[in-house]
Amino acid sequence: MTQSTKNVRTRFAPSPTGSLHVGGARTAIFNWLFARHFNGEFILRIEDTDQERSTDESITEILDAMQWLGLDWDGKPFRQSERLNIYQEHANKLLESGHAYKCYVTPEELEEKRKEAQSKGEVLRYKREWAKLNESPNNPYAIRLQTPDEGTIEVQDLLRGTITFDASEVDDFIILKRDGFPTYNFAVVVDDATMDITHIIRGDDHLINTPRQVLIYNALSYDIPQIAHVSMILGADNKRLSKRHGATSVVAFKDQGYLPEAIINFLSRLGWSYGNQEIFTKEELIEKFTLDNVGKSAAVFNEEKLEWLNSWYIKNEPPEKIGELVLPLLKEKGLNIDIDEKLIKIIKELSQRAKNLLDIADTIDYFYADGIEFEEKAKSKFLTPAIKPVLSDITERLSDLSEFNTDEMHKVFDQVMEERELKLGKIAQPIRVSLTGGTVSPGIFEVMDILGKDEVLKRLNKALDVIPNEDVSN
RNA sequence: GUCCCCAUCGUCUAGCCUGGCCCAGGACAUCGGCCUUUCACGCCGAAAACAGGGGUUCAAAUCCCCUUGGGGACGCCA
Repeated sequence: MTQSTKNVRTRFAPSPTGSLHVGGARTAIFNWLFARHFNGEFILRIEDTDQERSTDESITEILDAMQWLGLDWDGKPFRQSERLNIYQEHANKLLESGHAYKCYVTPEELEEKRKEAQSKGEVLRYKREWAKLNESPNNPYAIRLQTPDEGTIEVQDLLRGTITFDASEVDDFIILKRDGFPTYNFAVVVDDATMDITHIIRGDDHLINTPRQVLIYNALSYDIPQIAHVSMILGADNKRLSKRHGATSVVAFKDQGYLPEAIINFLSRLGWSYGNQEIFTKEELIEKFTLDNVGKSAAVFNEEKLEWLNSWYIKNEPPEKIGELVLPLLKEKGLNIDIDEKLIKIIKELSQRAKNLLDIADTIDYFYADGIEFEEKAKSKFLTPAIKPVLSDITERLSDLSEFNTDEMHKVFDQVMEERELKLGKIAQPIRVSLTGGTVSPGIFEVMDILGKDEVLKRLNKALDVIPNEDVSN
C-alpha cells in the first residue's frame, strides 16, 4: 500500500440516533486499530446534524459502549452541532467563490416532484432552475453545490483502487440546509479536513457519497484524506444487518453475558484476517492490523462463532476476572457474595461449561443454597432404596475423614466401589443429585471440595432422609 | 430502473496483487469416534467450496471479458 502512515489520525463518526450497533463497532475497531498500530490518534466525532433524530441518550450509550469495548479515543469528542459556524463559514466561502448557490425551492415542493417522478417510474433529477422558485430576500433557502455537468469524478480507495463516476450522476446537492445545519456530506468534508484526518475507514455504503465529497474537497481546495471503504456486515439472510436479526447492539451482547474481548476479537475478524489465526489479544490486533489484510466482500454476522469465541474467553481469562464480572449478576439474583477462594473454585469449574456469563450465574445456585430442592425426576431415578445403603456407607466414611480433600474422597470412593463391586458410574449420579439437586454439575469430587465437609454431610444426610427404606419383607 | 461495489466449504476466512508448491489450508457449525462420573471441556476423524461461460498461457482459484448472483446508493438522513 503506497500510503503515508506518518502522523496517522483516524476518526469514528457515529450519528447519535440509537445505540452502538455491531456494524458501527466494527468500523470503530478498524479505525482504532489502525490509529493505534501506527501510533497515531483516534478521535470521536458525534454527527448530530439531524435535529429530529439525534438524542443525548444515544450519545451516552455510544460512549459507554465504546468504553466498555475498551476503544479509547484521544481528546474530547467533537459534536457537529457545536461547529455550525464553521460549516456556515465554509458554505459562505463557496457561495462567494461561485461554487455554490442559494436554492429557494421548498422540501415540500421537492417531495411532490419526487413523487411525481416515482409514479412515472423515474428518479427525481434536480434541475438548477428550481433554485429560483420562491426567490425573495425574506424566504428561507438552502445552499447547493454547483456540480459539473459532464466529465468524470475519480475516487481513490485504499482497498479498491480508482473508482470512476460519471459527473452526470451527481446533481447539485444541498450542503447547508435551510435550518443552517450542514448536510452529512458537507459536514464530513469540512470536519475531516479541519480535523486533519489522514485516513478514513468507513462502511462501503458511503462509497456512493464519496464523489460528492471529492467535489467539496476540490471546491474548498482541501487535500483529500486516504479513504478505505470496508464492506458491510450482513445478517444470516444476507440482508443488511438490522433489528430484525435480533441483537445487534453492543449493549445487547453485553447484557447477554458476552465479554468485550470476544466481541472485539470477533468483529476484528469480520473482513480482516491474519493467516489462520483466530484468537487475538488486543495487543496482537494492534500489532498485526493493517489495511493490507482487509477483504473486500461483505461478511455475514455469524453469532455461533461469536458464541464460541465468548466461551473461549470465559475459559481462558483469569477466573478472578470472570468472578468480578459475574458478581453483579449474582447480586441481581440476591446472592450477595464477594470474591473469595470458594467463588474462584466455582468459576474454574463452571467456566468450562459456560458460553456466557449468564450461564455461570444461572448454574451456581446449589453451591450457595441453604438446603437444596431435589428435582423430581432426578430424585425418583437416582435416590432409590437400592442405593441407600451405599450412600449411607459413603456418608459415614466421609464423616470420618480428618482431611477433607479430593485425594481422601477418592480413597473413600475407591474402597466402597471395591467392597461393593460397584462402578463409579453407579454411585456418582445419586451423590450428584444428593449434593446439587439435579443431574448436571461439575465433577462430584470438585463439588464436594467446594461445598466443604459440613455442607456435604448435611446434604447427604438430607438425601438419606428422603429415600424410603428398602422393602425387606420379602 | 440508473449508478457503484463484491463473488473460495452452510458461515468467517487463507491462497489471488507477484499464475505452477492447491484434485484448495484453517476456524465456527454439523456428523462420527475417543476420554468419562452427569453435563460440558479436551482430543482424533469425516463430510463440505474456487458461481457459470468464454478467452490469455505450456499451465488459472489466481490475469482479462461477458453472464449470473448478492449487496449498497439514488433525501434539506447519516
